[in-house]
Amino acid sequence: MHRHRDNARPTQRTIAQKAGMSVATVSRALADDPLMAQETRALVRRIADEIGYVPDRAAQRLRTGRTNVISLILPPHEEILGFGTSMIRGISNVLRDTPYHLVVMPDFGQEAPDHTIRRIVQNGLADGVLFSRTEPDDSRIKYLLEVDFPFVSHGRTELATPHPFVDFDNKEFARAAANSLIEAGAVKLALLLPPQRFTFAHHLLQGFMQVARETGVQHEILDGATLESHPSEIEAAIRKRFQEPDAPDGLILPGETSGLAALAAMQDLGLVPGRDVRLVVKQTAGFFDSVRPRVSSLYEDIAEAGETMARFLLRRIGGEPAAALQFLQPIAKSAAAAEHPKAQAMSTEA
Amino acid sequence: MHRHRDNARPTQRTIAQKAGMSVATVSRALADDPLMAQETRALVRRIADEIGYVPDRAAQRLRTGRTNVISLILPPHEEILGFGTSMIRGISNVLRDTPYHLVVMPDFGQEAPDHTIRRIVQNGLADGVLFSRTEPDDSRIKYLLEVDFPFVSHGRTELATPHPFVDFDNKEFARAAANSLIEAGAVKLALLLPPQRFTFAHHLLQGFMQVARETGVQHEILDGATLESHPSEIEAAIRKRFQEPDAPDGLILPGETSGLAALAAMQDLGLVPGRDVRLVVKQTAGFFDSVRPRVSSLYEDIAEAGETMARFLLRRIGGEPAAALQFLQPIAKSAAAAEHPKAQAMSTEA
DNA sequence: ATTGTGACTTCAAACGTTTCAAATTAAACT
DNA sequence: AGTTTAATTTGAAACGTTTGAAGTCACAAT
Repeated sequence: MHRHRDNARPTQRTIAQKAGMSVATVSRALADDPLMAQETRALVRRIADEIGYVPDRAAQRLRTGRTNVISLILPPHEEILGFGTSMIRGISNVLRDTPYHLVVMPDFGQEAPDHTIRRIVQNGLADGVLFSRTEPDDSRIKYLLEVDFPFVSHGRTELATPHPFVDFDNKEFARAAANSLIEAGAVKLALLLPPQRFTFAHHLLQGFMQVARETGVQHEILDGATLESHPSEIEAAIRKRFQEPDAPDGLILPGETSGLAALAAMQDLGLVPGRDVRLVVKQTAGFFDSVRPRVSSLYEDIAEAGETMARFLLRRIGGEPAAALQFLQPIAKSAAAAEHPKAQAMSTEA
Repeated sequence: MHRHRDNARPTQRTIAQKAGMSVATVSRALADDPLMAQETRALVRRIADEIGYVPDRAAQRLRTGRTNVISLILPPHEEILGFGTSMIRGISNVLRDTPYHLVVMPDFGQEAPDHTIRRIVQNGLADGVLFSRTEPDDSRIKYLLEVDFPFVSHGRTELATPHPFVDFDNKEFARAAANSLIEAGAVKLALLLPPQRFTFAHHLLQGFMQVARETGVQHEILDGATLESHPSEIEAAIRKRFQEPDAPDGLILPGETSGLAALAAMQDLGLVPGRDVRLVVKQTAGFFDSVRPRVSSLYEDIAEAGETMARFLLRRIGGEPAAALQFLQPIAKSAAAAEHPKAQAMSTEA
């Protein structure tokens, strides 16, 4: 019913006929094979452009085995704050003028954790894969290394074999956050952590503990909720802790949702941020700039991370060794999306 | 270098050899052709499962012309609040147990507005397409109708030919918001609108004006910023208006970012929400529940919209008439993501 | 004994590319 | 004049499916 072979898409045969040459010639010419005469190449290209030829992906894929697809695996619930969308924007920005398409595959965490990735590899659904939220002994990465399938992870592991990754410097974030709290006068720091199993929980903890050791400041890990808990749980956990004696007066929230939740908890307890307690939050979506009371924040640029990941993956597919494709992303200067016109307006008034 | 033909993926030929029959038989059996003997079908299926056969998408696509791809076009800057991610989640949820894959193509607004869609249609990159932010005389939709290519839009048009769509009932949202402000005691309402060119701007306006007419309440459209302006601009516009005489005391914000911006503006002017001025915001990401001071809000469930869009598109591809595939989504009961475990936690404590 | 019938199964071509190996042509050596 | 060499082009097969048309076979009807 919806077949669209009305005005027949032009193929290499169309070109071949028009130019009076063989299909093989056309194919080679389009590939800019240096063995072909310059004139032939030029002629073919001209005709191709003229009649709007564009290669059939299915045929190329069948013949070459390359899919020209990059797969992005999204965890089921990273909807909040547009982690996914920012990353997609970054990736697309790079893939834009390549033959690659971005296929998004959410990982409904039903089956084994590496189920989605195995499917991609075994069914040949992509030439490379991107994913996030690594664990120190990540089973997905072990598998991908084993079968030698190109990938770039967002986050590091503790595996012996080096592999491509892009990771935000969460240790440095925690250090910077802790130090700024101390500078602002806090004497007892608290940190909200992601679930233990993720590598970046350890990095945050390392940075936090390092500052504690260096300065001797009192410190603790927030109990009863993680970075991924529902805001209401985070609120509850914070409320509970701040009603107890000896409550912290400096709080590090490595995410915007948790930042809002913390602020709400404070407000509900009658504590005044900036006086009774100080907060530092990590911004990714960047909307915290219009949250009141003002809270100091540090930025992680997800879109940029996506760009780097995509670039790395293309190079990996091209055969570059893994060890050269690793990037520890520093804390960003300001709100993400610096490339976006709207963000311009912002910097002018800052 | 990265070709993975090590242990050769099983094909229909593998099955054919194992079972001592022809490839054609295998193909037909796998398709459950009723002309094939039951036993044959069963045998083939069994072997296929046994050796883990999975059809080659490229070959199928080349042969049949069907891509088994659904394309989602994302506007360049809907990163904020995860509109994109929610929609992707909804769509994937439906596509999950179909042969379809979701390919995301951001629309870098560089070329003609329907450039991306034309490319998809002309290069045969998908079997159907999804997109958002329709205009009353949407050129993309006119084109798609003309070439009879399956699609579902998020948003309506004013075109004569009926077409599949899913749209949030923004008129009803505006009515409900306005009424709730009046009930809360507001006597002068203001509304922040999206850019005029989008259909849903008109719907919001209609609902707003209708209540104004019905109740005779004073009202105005917020000037100097749109729903899509940068938060800092929205803030500035609101600050400006509320410093002037005759300022509104009821404000409708059809988005979370603008809600935060409005709140910031109020705070900065020393106005107390709930006393000096009342707000209603439209929630999509759902994080406004932890914003203080509390603000009343109404929910739009983007993930659900995505699900419906995907379902509609599949049915459209299957040949159903467009007129049957239209859905006006009502205001949601509560925060989105009702299907998500985390949201459960919330409802138990609400 | 032929013909027909039904119930299956298979042949063979096609989809649009890429690429190996071979062919063609012209120029350049012996 | 014949042979080598280089430069360019091409034939033909292959990738894994699907599908119209044709084939096979057993059995029943004439």
